[in-house]
Amino acid sequence: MLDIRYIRENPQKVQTAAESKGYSVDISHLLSLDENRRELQTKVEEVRRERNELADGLKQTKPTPEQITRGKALKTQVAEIEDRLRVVDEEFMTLLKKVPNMPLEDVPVGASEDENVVVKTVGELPKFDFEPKNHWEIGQARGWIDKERAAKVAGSRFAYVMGDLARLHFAVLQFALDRLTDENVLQQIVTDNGLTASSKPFVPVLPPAMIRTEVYEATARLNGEEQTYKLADDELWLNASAEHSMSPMYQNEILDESQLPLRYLGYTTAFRREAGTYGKDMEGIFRLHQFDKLEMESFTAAADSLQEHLFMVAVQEYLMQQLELPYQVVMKCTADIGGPNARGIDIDVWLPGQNMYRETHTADLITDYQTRRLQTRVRHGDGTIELAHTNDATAFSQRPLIGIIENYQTADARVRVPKVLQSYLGGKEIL
RNA sequence: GGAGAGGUGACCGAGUGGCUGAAGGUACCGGUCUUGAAAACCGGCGUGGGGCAACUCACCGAGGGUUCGAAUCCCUCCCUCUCCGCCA
Repeated sequence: MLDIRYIRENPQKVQTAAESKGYSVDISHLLSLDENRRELQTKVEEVRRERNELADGLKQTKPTPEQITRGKALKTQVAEIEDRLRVVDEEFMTLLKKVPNMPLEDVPVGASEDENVVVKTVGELPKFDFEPKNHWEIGQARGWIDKERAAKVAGSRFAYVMGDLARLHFAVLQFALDRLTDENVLQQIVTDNGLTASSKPFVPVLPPAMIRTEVYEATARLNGEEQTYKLADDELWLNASAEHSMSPMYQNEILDESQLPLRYLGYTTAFRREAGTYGKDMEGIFRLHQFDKLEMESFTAAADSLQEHLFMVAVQEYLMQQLELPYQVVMKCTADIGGPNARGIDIDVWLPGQNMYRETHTADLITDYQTRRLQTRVRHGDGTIELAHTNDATAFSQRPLIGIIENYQTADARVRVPKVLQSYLGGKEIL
């Protein structure tokens, strides 16, 4: 959530920013609740103070009946004001949580994803002397993707990913794991992109794939049962990304500046209801209820978070370049970055079978929007404490497999293996 | 799942219903001493909210309750540990 003090000082700015993101929040109402809440808080504190003073005076002596009566009256009064405060505070918090993060200055203002801006196109589009196929046509022909049987077992939007495609999946993950834990590689990425970010390697993590309600809510990533799977008998949700179980790792903790940045490379299965996408991307493995993803998550000091964000995008580009996949870098507009984001970048791979670029990666700069509720803070060398900043970004999901299948396909529905992956597939050059 | 023991500040750890936001120790910071360091000694050292400030309020796993007054008593939940069971 946003800092109420910031909202107090910049009400119009916040109102405008929220609207540019497509959120309707009433900032002036929020501020009047805030005022109301502070008034009640001052009041309740005054009465509590009286109560405390009375109690303090009674430490050694037995209370007189008058003092007990007075104490009882104060107690009732405290409870009464507290009740009023609770009501106001609840409404206040509900509204405050709805206020989205402020987008950075360079985020294009737009009303829908159509106004996202392509900032960069990299790689030669492949040329074929035959009509290129979709990944699902190849997948089906090769026995790599079986959605009929998956539907029988689990319903629509599930798949059996099998054979060489399953192997390729692990090859891609292993490749990313190797590179992102190698400080030399990261240093090279930092240098090549003129960044000042740290070259500290990522720590690989297998995080929990389930998250408690309270914690999930605090990450500002829980979109309700509409979008997220909830376990019926427990206060637990299936995570929709490893980010969701990694960002709350340091809830209620104060990190020492010297530990930063904390960089994690988490792997979990992600579960998504994909509500509101009926009929969209029904073929193949592009949009499933369940997929596996390797995700970057980092905690930095506030001053370093933008560099960290740019670094993560650079890492994503590096990975795509290593796989020799043509891609574009998209700067998402205000309407598309999402509530918690200050800035969001997508990387889209070229898919010759669909004749278009499709999203494979996202990089999110969250600033202190998550950590304010999570209370993840940083203690600086001089003793000052501030909220930590979080960044998250895709390393590899299953979607890059689609890019490999479609870009590396041959006329007989075989798939050449990107050079950097061959050693992970027993030296095979073609599948 | 069954039985038991616990959750106190960065860490260890004391805490009889009021004198405890919390003893004592460690760590850390500053100082004295020392050629330097160690040791010793002195001082300082939680977080968050409100207020221009003085100051004040809250927080001893979380949430309720009892009481004039709760870290301390009661209830619910969460978590950790030990033993048993089950399991990859």
